[in-house]
Amino acid sequence: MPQEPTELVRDLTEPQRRAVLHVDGPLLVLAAAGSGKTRVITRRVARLVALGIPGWSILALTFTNKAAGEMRDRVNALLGEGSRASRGLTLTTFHALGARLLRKYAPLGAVPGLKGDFTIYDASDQQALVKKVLEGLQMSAGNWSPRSVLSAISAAKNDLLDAAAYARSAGGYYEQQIARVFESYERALRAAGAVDFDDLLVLTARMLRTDARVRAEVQARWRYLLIDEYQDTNRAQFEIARLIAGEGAQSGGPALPAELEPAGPNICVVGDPDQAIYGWRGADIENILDFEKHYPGAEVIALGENFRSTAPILGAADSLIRRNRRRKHKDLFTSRPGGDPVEIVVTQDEHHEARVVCDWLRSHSLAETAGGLAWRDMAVFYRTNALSRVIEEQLRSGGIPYVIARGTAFYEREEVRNALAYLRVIANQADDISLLRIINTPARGIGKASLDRVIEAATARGLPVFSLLREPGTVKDLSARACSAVRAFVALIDGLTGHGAFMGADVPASLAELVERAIRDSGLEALYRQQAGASGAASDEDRLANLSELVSSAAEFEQKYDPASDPALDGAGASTPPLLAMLRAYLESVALVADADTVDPERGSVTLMTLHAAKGLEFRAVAMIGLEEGLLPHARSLENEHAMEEERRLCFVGITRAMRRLLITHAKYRSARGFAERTMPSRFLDELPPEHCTRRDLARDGFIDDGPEAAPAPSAGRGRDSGPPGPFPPGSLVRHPQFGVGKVLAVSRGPGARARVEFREAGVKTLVLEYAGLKQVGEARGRA
DNA sequence: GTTGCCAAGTTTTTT
DNA sequence: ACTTGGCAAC
Repeated sequence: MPQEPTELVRDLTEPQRRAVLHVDGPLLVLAAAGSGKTRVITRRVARLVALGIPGWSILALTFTNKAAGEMRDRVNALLGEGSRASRGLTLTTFHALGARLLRKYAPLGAVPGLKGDFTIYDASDQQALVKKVLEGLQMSAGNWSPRSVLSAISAAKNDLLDAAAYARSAGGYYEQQIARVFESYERALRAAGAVDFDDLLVLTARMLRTDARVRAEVQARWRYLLIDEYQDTNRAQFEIARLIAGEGAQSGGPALPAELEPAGPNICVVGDPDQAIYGWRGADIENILDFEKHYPGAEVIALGENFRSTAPILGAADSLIRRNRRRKHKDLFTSRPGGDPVEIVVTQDEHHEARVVCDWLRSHSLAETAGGLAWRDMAVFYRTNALSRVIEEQLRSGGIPYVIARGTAFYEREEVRNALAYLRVIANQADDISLLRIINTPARGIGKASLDRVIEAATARGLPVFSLLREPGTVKDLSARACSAVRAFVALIDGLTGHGAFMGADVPASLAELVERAIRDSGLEALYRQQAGASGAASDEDRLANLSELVSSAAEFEQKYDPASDPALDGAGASTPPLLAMLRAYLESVALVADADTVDPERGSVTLMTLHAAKGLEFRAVAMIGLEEGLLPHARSLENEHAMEEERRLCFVGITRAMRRLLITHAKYRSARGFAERTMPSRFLDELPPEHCTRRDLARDGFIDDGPEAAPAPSAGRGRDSGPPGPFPPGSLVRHPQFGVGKVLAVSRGPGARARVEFREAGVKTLVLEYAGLKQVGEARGRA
């Protein structure tokens, strides 16, 4: 039997309890950081189920797959082992929900021009497609950077404008040109049987709006809707939520007694305006601020008490976020006294910063101190992914286990992308972008010239490239050699699919086998094996290892895959061969991984991630690096007050992830694009309360602050464990007896230390400090 | 057709 | 620094 509802609220605060006990009608939970939000939503879902509401009528939308999985685990734990009641709960992300609804309803014609077997294009696929489109329109990729074109298209989509609507609203020449690309891009996507990430939301919203039958079906099924991180929803997501929530249990009949009057849609949203950090991708904070306007009669519950962080950490967070002007003030409070101050440390450069962070992590580890922390309790946050590298190197050399939360990193590797491209062609032969990626990888005699002829023929006839490959004889001027190479390629694909039947003695029977065969039969394996053998380079060994890891991931997916819950196999899709359906589901799951999905607390490692990926997580000890003007706040936000406030919220999110200890660092010099530059401390550092922070300056380049004549400052003591630093910090000017004046690019440390110096006349040289006879000249201004 | 080298541009954050 | 695209040599 399900647990008594009273069990579910016993240990909660009053507002938490109210939120958990709410059943019907709209509910807004304003959950401050660390206020037990996850607890509240999982309890509420468990309670709905305990009340007898069937699991299949509950839809919960989270920001990442991982959050969805955790929620499922916690709900199951609350309802007791083996509870059947939670079965059928739909716990997923907006994007995965969109994919699922489109797979189910597109085959029924609910989305014009889209079939159910679509491929999901990621950013680099989109880029490749836009380049192709620009070429087709004779617009040079030089003047029209695919990047900016795509961001304009994405912004339009997030605003629910389709190509035609965008074209109508396009004002100037630039926008009109973008509109042309937009239209052509959409056509190319559909022709390739593909959707981009934005489409997963936009097409879903449009389908729900225009197709009354789909809308009715969805509304009839999901009677209870819950949305987490609502402050980060965009227009399309708002629309999807609104359309699924419907009007509530409207009777449509004669007036009912007040107590039976429908309470409105059963939509519960949870979020915190102070943690809105996705404005740049169209998220609209107004969605949460205006919730009561959109859903009249909504109950509003504020969770303010913080159960996560110590008072100094919370004090720092509060003092920072108060600086935002566009904000409804709310008090953050904790009843837990004590706690160590927030440590703010200035380091010499990013390498020094990395050492300080590693030392700090180690000093808190279980091995070092009684009552210390496990590695998995610690995390390092940074504003941009590029900052992770130096930290990684230091952690690796220091023997500290770590994982990087970058969900797509594995799937972005060249060899993995190639293997996936084969699978995508198998799953959808209209997918030109994937086809062009692998048709001559490894080289099989279909070179650029031949390919251009095939593409030309395909374009002329308005057909996918693959269909031309099936009759190479009809392609004008295609050499006999190329023809036979093309036939061999088609035979390769047909061999893997059993000519589309996915059946037969010579055809793979399982997904893992299909992936393995694709890698082997295509020659990818041989390609990397040959390279690995020839050069002996470790990276090519890695590539082979990554390919076999891909096979394992397919095998793992296969274990968990349940055809009964595959929306693509409903109704119109029922005749799809099971292996093909599984392959498509696998490719979809690969396309929709989030960075945070890779966070695995079981692995016993320090977690490295961007501040964005950190949202929703907590760690006992957190180090935040790179608190510098131009980094956090990011350079792209300096001019714009809204963007600046979002940066501040991002910093706030980082601080509030920390439960017990927080280290914030700023490097005095940091190299970007190969040049070390002097930095400025982040303005956010000035906004932290002195009474809750300790500040230490471990940088030691006194001669720069004090002029070229002054001696270097004395040793900084702590944090330098690998010998004396190079005496010339990156960025400084030096004189070499032979090469003259140059700018120091990088310095290595320890015995035999070298410096890379860019000389005005002689170019870049690497010099051993001991012998080079370099003399300090002064601080560089700009480039040498 | 294939391979390897050089030049240029390049970066925020993510589903 | 690091990738990507173009071009020349094989």
